[in-house]
Amino acid sequence: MERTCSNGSLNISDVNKEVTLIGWVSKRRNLGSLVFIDLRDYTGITQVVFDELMEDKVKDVRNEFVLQVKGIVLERKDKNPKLKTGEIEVKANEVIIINKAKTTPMLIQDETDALEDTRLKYRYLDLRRNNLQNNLRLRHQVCMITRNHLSDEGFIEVETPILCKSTPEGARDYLVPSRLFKGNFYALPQSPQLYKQLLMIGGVEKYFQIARCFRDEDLRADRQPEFTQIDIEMSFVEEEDIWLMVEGLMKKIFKEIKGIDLKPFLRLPYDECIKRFGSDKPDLRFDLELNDITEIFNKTEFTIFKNIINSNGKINCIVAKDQAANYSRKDLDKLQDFVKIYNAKALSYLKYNNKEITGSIAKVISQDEKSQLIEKLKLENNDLVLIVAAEDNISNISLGALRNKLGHDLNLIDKEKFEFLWVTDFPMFEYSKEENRYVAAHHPFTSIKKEYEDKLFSDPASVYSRAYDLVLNGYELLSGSIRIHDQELQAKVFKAIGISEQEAKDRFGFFLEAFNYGTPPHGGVGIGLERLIMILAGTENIRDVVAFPKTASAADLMSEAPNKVDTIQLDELGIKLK
RNA sequence: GGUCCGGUGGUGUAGGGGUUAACAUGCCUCCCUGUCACGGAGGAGAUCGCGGGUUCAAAUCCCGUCCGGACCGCCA
Repeated sequence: MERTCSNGSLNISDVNKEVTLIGWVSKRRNLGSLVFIDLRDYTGITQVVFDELMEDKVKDVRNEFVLQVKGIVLERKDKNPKLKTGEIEVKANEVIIINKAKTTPMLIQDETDALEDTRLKYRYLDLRRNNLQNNLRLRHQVCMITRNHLSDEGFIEVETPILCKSTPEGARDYLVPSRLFKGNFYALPQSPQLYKQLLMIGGVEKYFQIARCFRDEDLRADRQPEFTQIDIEMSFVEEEDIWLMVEGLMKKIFKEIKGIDLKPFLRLPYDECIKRFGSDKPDLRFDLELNDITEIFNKTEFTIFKNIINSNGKINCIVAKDQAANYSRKDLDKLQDFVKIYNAKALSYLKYNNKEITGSIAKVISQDEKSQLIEKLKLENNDLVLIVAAEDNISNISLGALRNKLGHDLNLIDKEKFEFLWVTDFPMFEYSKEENRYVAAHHPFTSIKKEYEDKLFSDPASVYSRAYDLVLNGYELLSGSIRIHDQELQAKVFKAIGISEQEAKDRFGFFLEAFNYGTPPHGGVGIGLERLIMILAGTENIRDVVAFPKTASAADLMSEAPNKVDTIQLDELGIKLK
């Protein structure tokens, strides 16, 4: 179709040119025998004027009609500084109504009035809005930069299967029934983990893939049932090689998208993250670190604290500087309700004013304990101390969550900042109360730190792995590890998590067999593409960066998937519903 | 699996035992030659998610259910 320029491109230098525009009617302003139409495409908006000779031709035109307009670019008398093309307008002398549109169920403008369920049902209309358009284009840009950068670095993109073998260790699989093997199922990949390791055994050495992954687990604001990973794997590498490779990629992306030169990323071991921030994905855009004050209460008379210390619990606190007067009893009750979500039984607080400590536990702790607190926490006038005493790591985790809340509530977060952090030295195993056994904290193909090899069976909880996460602004941006490349160690790890030789063979036999033929040491990462785009786009909602997202219950409101299927279809698959 | 919030004209909200169900915006008709969130006049449009119950009376209270959202568990 004829179209000489886009709707966002014209400016004062185009005056007197004859142009042909195509676009959607964003807004129509009818002044009688003079009509203005804002014509929109993804590049922007151009105002088109229809005078008394033309007005009649657009009298039936409504919002979201598709028009083709031929006209002359004129300089405006009254310019509109809010519009990129606000210095000019196009005076129409020909118009074709290419298509009509019903009244849309939502306003198509930057700040739509519609709630998310309406937006999802009419996603194709929602996508016409600027911010979603921009997010899609941002996502495309990041993918292009990634592909070009990794290709330049010698990586090749390899597609791996979507129909896979189900290996239920970790997240629930989405299952696909097989027609030819009745009663058998494929699984959609939770990640291309096994295949990318097999590519290393296959001699690919440097692999990447912008890979769709599927997990049948409950959703969150930053989790969708299907999502995309920038999946990378390299042979003959150690942690340092992978970290530098990732930093190179991130530097490129942030330079090209944001014009920012990133500094080398910070690194912190997992244990230190939990201790200082109460989280394995701390947001480093603000301080507000946790303080371990367990020792101060070692000889306390306060029974609750004493009992917690006796059962190996911890007492931690956060100091909110100069905030004591801003938090009423009611506010503090709300904070207590908040930490209870994370299994803390209570939130104690102290306020420091005129060299005196008051607050919920002020009467039950000793003068000496108060003095020690003032000294250790370097308390100043009007400081608020928030304390959680609890067993296991509940004190750290609940205060970590509170730290994020306060960072947000007290406006401590600089939205322009991008704080990267490598979290290293993860525990290899964690104990699953449900399954009554140790499970791999990362995945069972993660290598362990050499010095802990003899503790695999005697003290699994103390074994650290060669896994690492990259955290950005409090989001887990990627996860990765150096993998096991030695079949003996692999066998030991399976044994440590209670997977028998037979079971391992049934589930991963093909994979373990491959390890017998000269496996290169290898490792890699999976970068959460959506989370990266969310952060770059400045949104906290993953649906904003996915073209056709699902709801929190994994439904597609537009297509109404999932849906019931025909008995004929089920019969073919040999499936009978209960 | 659990906790919390929400569901009222097309859209977004108000109303929380008796209302003519209110407001904004959108929509329709008419008027208008410099608007750009155009303006002006008029109009249509809602059995208040669904099913029970309490009551003389339910959008409003109770129970259940469905849907949307946030979070905990879960997410190797």
